[in-house]
Amino acid sequence: MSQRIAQGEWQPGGTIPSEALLARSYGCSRSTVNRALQELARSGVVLRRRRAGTQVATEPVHAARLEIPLVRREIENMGRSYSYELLSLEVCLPPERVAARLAVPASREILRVRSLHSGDRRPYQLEDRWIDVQVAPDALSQSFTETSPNEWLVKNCPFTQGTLHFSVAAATSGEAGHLHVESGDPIFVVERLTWLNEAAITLARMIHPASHGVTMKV
Amino acid sequence: MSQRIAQGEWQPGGTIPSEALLARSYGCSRSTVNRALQELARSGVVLRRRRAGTQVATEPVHAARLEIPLVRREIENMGRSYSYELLSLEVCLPPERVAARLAVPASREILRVRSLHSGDRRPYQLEDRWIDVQVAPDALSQSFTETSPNEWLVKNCPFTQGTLHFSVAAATSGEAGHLHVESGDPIFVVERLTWLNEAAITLARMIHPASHGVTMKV
DNA sequence: GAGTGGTCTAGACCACTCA
DNA sequence: GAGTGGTCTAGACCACTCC
Repeated sequence: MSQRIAQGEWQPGGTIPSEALLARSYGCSRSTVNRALQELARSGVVLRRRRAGTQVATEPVHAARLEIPLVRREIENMGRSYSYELLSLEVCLPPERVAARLAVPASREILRVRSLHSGDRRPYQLEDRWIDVQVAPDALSQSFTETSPNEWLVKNCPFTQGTLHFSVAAATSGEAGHLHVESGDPIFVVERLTWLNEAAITLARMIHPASHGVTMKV
Repeated sequence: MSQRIAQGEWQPGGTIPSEALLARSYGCSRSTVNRALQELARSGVVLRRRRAGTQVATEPVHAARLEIPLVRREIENMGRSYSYELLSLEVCLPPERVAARLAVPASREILRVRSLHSGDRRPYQLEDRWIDVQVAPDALSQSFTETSPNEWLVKNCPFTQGTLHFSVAAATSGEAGHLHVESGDPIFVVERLTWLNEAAITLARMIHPASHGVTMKV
């Protein structure tokens, strides 16, 4: 309905009519106008403030959306057959960097799980994950030999917020071996941090060969 | 309100009560329940189908959100001073790969703009952009010496959909020179394709030094 | 104080889809 | 056919913020 608004009918920076006026001129109810304008506000086309009204954004901040399936599904959706291998599992003291990201004392023992996800037997993702067993105690009873930590956590640990960070690095020799690339080759790094309210559940560093990419819709 | 729903009150795969029942048990109106459940559905916690009801997702597909400001704002938000340099501007026939991505005949002339965005004089992003001037004819009258194509497009070309693709590559010698890295070093690649209805407006390849990353909220 | 958007209620009709 | 969610209307009250 209000797509025309953004395409020039009103000037960037200008204030558009109030919900009540729009409702009358479009011949619909205020709720409908409200929903439409809230959608535009969420997509960054428009800024809304009480009393000040609704303004067309001068610098629209667009937002992109990324769907995050299970690694297994990601691979299966590419038409490849999924396989999973547990590399190591231990309870140990985290290095400083990890303790800091999880916001736990460095003296707390954390579960560390390293594993490899492959498609058609070719390495797809190397996962190095830390799980705070004080927040997710059930993780201790898992062997992670058949089900990956990724899959177990998604299905068993609801979370309230999380962050995802993409970056680039050069493969270390250990990483290169697992991913079947050369040491020093560029790799795609995904770091995932997940929280349940105020407590961090898990921190994962997941790396891919350079052929990997991530596509989002805007 | 319905946050408890996802935290175990109902089993994954199970069907939860209908909107009407929930409204009565929570003592609120059906519209309110509807809005709450639609939010849960958008975030992947719940699946909804008419007649079939609302089910708790067994494999929640979470969605992450990324805000995309102007490159200039990105740099300024880091507390660095922004500078911009136009490297080249020409109208030419696109290579096959570009024509295919833009879905235009290879015989159509396209505007190509190469530019560099820096923060505190250190290279931040090298931008190689193709603009279809049949879709955005005003672009032809721009010199792009002061305002970057990124900024001009965001402020002047509304679009209906777009994609964003992140990947990794090794810097070519030309790229390495502009970004002040070594040839072969890993670089962070962002490819952006933007559409106005059925016509592609612009395709951009934007590369960053390896220190760069992208953070999203889940 | 007055006007804006945020959010709720109560009620309605429809589209879909399962039995 | 019946029950579900999708979406709309009309009206209300409130929080905020500018004047």
